[in-house]
Amino acid sequence: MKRARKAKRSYGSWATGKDVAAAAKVSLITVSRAFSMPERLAPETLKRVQKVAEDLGYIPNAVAGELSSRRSKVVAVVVPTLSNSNFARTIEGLVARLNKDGYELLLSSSAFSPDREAEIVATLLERRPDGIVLIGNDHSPKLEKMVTAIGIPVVELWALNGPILDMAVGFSDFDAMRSMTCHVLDQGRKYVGYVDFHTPGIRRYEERRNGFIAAVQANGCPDQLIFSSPAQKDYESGRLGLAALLQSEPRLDAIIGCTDIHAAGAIFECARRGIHVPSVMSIAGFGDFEIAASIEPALTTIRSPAFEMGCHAASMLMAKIHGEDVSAKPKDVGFEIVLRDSVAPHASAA
Amino acid sequence: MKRARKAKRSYGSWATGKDVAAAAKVSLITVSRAFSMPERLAPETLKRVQKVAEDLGYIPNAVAGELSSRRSKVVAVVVPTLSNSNFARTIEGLVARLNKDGYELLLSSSAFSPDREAEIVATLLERRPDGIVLIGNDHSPKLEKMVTAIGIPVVELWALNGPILDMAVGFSDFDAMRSMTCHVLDQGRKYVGYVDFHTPGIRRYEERRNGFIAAVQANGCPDQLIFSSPAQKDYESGRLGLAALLQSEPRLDAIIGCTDIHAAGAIFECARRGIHVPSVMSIAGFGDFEIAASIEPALTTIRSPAFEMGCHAASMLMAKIHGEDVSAKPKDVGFEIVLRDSVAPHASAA
DNA sequence: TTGTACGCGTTATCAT
DNA sequence: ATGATAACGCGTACAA
Repeated sequence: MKRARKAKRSYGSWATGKDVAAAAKVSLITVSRAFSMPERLAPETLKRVQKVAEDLGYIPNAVAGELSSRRSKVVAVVVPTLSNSNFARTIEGLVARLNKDGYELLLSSSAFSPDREAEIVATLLERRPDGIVLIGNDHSPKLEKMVTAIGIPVVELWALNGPILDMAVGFSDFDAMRSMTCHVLDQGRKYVGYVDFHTPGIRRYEERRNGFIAAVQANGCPDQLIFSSPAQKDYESGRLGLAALLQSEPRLDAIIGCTDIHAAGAIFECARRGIHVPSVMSIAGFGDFEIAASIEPALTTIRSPAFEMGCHAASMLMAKIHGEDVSAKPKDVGFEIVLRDSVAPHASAA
Repeated sequence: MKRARKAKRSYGSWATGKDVAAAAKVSLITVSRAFSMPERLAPETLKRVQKVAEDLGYIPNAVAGELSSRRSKVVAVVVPTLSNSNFARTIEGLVARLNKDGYELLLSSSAFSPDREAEIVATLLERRPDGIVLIGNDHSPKLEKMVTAIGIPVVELWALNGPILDMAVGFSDFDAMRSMTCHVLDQGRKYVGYVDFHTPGIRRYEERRNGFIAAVQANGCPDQLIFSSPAQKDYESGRLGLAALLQSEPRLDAIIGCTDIHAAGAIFECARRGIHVPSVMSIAGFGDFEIAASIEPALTTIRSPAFEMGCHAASMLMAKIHGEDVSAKPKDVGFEIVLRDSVAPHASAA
């Protein structure tokens, strides 16, 4: 006995494939094929179905399709934050590449909390994404257990060293920051300060800091000039960092920010105090954000291919999803130092 | 006759509710209830089911749930961009409020193209979201036809004037920019330039510009000092804008940016040229981005409750989705002028 | 408090 | 080139 449902609930008014099939006088499966493999229909039939679908405002129900096909064509992405970062660029790269294969993005941000990240992933997994993209490799054990148990493809971005869950794309934060620090030291700077990220325990920021420390130590320079702000505000951290470091070391002659935003904050504080950049105080950043090229003086910084990282991640996911063998070795996309105007020799040495 | 499927396709290895039911020796529906209405199960049963689910790594399949219940608990959001904007804050507000009701976000960006926006919405609709959030009210007819035909709840943000599809939350860009311009004029500025957005035809930027024009005209000041950059780079537009406006009007004594980023670019260019801000050149922004408080000099700007707009939007959606009557009148969240250091009287008048 | 039967809208499989 | 039928995994309605 068939029991009729009371009524449709708030689901808007959607035409179904069945409606289209009836109106076009074809079977349901033909409607399905008109959208998924149009080339396999007779041109006549295809045209008729398309017209009817158009007239009825038919929009295929991907939810039903997913359930049936067990492929969601969705990739879940969790980033620490979207503001003041290059993750937005990376996501654009992901989207660009993913859209080519008809995939979409389910996006969330974790506010740098591994626990929150795990929660989010758990929730996103309910939507049965075909793959997952994470930033970095600082994850909670719960998350690692989940994704490995399920065996879903995972790409970790901005992560090269440390344990990899599945696939990874990144570059060496350590090498990059060491190179930058060496460049600053090469300009004759001796008392180099470092403005660190506000959230401890994130591997890529620790690597940057260690790269800085390695470089100053190798050059016999002080390695204690590190400022770490508790604030969430990165520009403000840069300002506070300059102030604090200058107080603890009046001979301070350079500042390196763990991001361009921190460096920009330091430049602002120098402007306020009338400290000339770069001759008196040299300042370097990390990331080559848009502000780096425009700020006065233009910021010497590290550029990494953020957009390309997203593309690579997408390609690796696509490959793995389609059953290809993907190298387990993390992909190193490298970095480059962008020389601009904020780092220079001392005025007297110029 | 039952035909067995060949094998499960690439879907990872997921436990189903059936698996849990069997292992816990209850019926399938009991497993379902353990997750959706745990309070209606006997504590004993609940605990047993939960333990089994945990052991099996069971993650409910929301896709199946959506299909069955016809409620996706997903809200689709399309923004013009995520970089250099306050939309990120608005989205955080949305997420915060939405998560309270167990809703999630499906996010895409349109790069300020109404056609692209319509395409994106069409694709997102395939996932049967319960509601839609859009930025502004510059939409393609195709989009408008789609959403009204379906009758899905829609909220337009950062939009108060102009035609509303369904619901709206915003403030008056015209009033805000007129107020800001008046404030600048009140400081004795006569030759006020305006750096406009690079993408024409967006109502809220047109309103801002019109607010500027209305104010300068009412004060008998020149209304032609408007620079519009073709570039996508907002900082750079600010720099170029200052240069161009200064060339066409050497007496230029103030610049207003259509966003804080444009204003910051103008400040950078002043720094490069040795033009003092604010005494020689006063500069005002719009948006109260994080940089506004940190840049030197700190930027006088317009603050609008970006985060709260997201919350409001979410609340309105929730209400409408749950069948409540929602006022058709757009919600005005207002704005305020944030007085900082980048706008001041002329040095001689000080 | 728990269970049974059915259907959500689509695609996979097999058949013509 | 097109069709018939059976899943996909869950929630709803109703029953016990």
